[in-house]
Amino acid sequence: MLAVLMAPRGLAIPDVHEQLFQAAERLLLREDAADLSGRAVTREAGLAVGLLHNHFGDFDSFLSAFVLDRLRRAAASFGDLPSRAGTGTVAGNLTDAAQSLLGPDTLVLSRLVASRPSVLARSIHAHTAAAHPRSLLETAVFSYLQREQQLGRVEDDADIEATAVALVATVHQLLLMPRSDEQAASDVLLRVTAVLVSGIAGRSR
Amino acid sequence: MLAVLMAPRGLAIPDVHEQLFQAAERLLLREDAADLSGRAVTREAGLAVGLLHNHFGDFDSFLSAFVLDRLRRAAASFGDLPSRAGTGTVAGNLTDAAQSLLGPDTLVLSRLVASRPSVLARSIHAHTAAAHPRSLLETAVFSYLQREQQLGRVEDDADIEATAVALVATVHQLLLMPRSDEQAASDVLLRVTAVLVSGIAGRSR
Amino acid sequence: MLAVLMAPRGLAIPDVHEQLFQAAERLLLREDAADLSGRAVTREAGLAVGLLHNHFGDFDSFLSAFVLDRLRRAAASFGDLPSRAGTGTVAGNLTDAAQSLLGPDTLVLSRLVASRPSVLARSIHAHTAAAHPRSLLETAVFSYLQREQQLGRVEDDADIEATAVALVATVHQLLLMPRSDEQAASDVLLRVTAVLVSGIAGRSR
Amino acid sequence: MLAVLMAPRGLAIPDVHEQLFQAAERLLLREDAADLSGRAVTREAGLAVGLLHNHFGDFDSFLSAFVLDRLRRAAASFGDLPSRAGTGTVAGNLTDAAQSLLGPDTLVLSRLVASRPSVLARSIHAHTAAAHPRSLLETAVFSYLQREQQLGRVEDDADIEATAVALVATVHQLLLMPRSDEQAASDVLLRVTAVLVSGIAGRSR
DNA sequence: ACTTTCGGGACATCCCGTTGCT
DNA sequence: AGCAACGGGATGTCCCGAAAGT
Repeated sequence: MLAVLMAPRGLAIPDVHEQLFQAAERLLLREDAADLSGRAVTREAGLAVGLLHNHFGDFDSFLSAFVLDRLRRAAASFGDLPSRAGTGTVAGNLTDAAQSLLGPDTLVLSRLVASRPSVLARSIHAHTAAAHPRSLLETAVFSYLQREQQLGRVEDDADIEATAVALVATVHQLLLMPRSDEQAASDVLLRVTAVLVSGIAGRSR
Repeated sequence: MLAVLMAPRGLAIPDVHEQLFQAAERLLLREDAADLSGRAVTREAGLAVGLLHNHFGDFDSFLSAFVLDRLRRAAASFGDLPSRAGTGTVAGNLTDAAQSLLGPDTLVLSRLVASRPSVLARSIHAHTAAAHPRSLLETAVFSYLQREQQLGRVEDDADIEATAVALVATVHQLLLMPRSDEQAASDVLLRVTAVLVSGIAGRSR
Repeated sequence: MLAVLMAPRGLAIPDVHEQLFQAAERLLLREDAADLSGRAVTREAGLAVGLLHNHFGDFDSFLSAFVLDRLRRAAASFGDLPSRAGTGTVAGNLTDAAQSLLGPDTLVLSRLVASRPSVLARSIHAHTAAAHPRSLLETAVFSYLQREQQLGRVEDDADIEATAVALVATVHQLLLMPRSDEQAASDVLLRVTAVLVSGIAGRSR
Repeated sequence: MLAVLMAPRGLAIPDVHEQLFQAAERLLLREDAADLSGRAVTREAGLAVGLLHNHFGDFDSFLSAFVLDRLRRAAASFGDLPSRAGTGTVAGNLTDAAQSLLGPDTLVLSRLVASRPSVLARSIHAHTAAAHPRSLLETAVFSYLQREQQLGRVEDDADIEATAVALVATVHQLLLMPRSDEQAASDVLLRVTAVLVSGIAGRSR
């Protein structure tokens, strides 16, 4: 075979990790999570098969790294929720935060975790202190609500932990099982937030 | 090969469908949804590989039939919720119903659907009456809350649809991403229900 | 399952052999000989799978029986060639006989024999004195030419055996590898016969 | 499994195509064409099953490539026939050329094409230059006879096209349906050539 | 460092011959 | 006698991890 016909070799590819991550993301959005394979990822990325193993060791490790990366991203855009305590309205802040999760990042995470719990449990446990990806989001909501409680905008005896759980769960579920009407997801989320807030909000609402 | 060592042939196996379904269920509870395969199912069931294809044509059809069957079962055990309107307490009825979903049937469905959305699409397409699995449960909760509204135990202006969505979503999410402490799932569900009810319940609570 | 919904059982099906033979014939004309299977035959015939084995024991025996049957048919329409010696013209008689072979029967036989020589060698050897299906046709041509030789319409020193071989071979080959122009097959056969006859015909031609 | 027991991996195997082709050739000579499978080929070649699909994509493409390769080879050894016009004797040249086809290459091609006509169709479609395998050989004979005609060693009104068809057909048929006595094939071919030549040869024979 | 290739294994599908039920 | 079902095996295809080459 003529060398001139072959793809260049030995050339450092910039951002291999991110290229592979994005390929995996596209696949998870387009096809079933069960069909996700290392082969499919490299093919989608237009890279050589060996690359994935060179960079991540094996496919499972790739998936862990992928989940951790996307989790970090989701947490970053969600992390400033606690700092918004006292500003705007409780319902508004929660809705904004929840809406920000209705993107592909979180959907991909949900599908992956549901499809391969064992792989991700192992790797997440190994690489980070965060016990579970969901708890990361719940914790942010919980922290926020705690501050609001201190500010008196949430009743003292409100079960803010349960509220956080319900809110995050609803977001995830809306992602996993999309409604026929896409627009509706946003509306439903807004209304669920309202119901939850009405159950915990202080008299000053 | 000695005939005496071989399993009898031509003998109709009773309840092949249910045997295969239960095997799939065990696998989905024990291992990753991504690892579910036709061979794994027949191996778990202790049956010949060809059996699955003899009865269902192909693996996708098997998964479809499996989803429909388990869906029907879940709906059956959930369908009497509306008839309980006016009895007990609103929170109690909702909690009971939600708890009844915390079983293997629903867990298996959630994992499978999250891992292979296309299977769900096929199931719905094949059996339109089933509509969407989520809406089936949500509808039951909604119907129940509607009756309670008519009875005055739920406020007239309460957003009962959003409440139903949040409740079902939380159940599903608790199943998909189990907490470290299993006992906690039940407690969390109870508390989430309480929060939701506190947001919608009439003054007579 | 309700008995009334099932196909009648225990009812003797008339001409099962011929039904299966015709199904096999259709398949061999339509698809590759390598794809011929007992399953495909019964499916094409619209009969139960077990039927083939009930009647023929196994698939190989079915193929033998099929070949023998079609061979008998081809021989019947070819067998009267010797009796036509002395009538018409030599070239005309040979051409007529050759043309009669340009039908599906012979094509099917050729494909089958080429595809599974061992199976047919075994079965033919077991069931008939005819050493080889081809020789059956060659013998007819040879017998005819012998009579014409006695009648003086074919030269005494002509190699009528080689002529028979060439004629039958050409027919078979035209069947196996059809020309783009179907009409041409007939013409080519006619011209080949002419060439062969010109090489052996007596001066009285 | 011990690494030392395993065959080296990642080591490029030289001439994989030819190794697989030869394995297929051996199988077609030894067993029924209907039993030819990708696994059988790699097993016979002593290579991994995946190799065939790595190099050819799928089994049909492999067969296609195989046919084209062997066809080219047969044509190469047959192509110099026209250049022999005017030398030796017409019968001798034709016989020599025909005999050269009585080898494994042509036999294998005949069996394969008779067993799987669709493969041939695909080969032709993929490499239009190859036209039809039969016509390739027939064309060589025809060209040769044309030259002999110009040299006066073949009668001007001889049907040299039909002669070419009959000659090639006989060779193919002798290969496909071998006579009990192998030695006889050569003799029969020689005699058939003689008959054909006697029908077309010029007076100077 | 990136690419290609290899080996072995797994999966979905299909096939054959047998066996029990009707 | 005919039908449906079963068991085991084979086939085409694909995948993963490893080990070369460039």
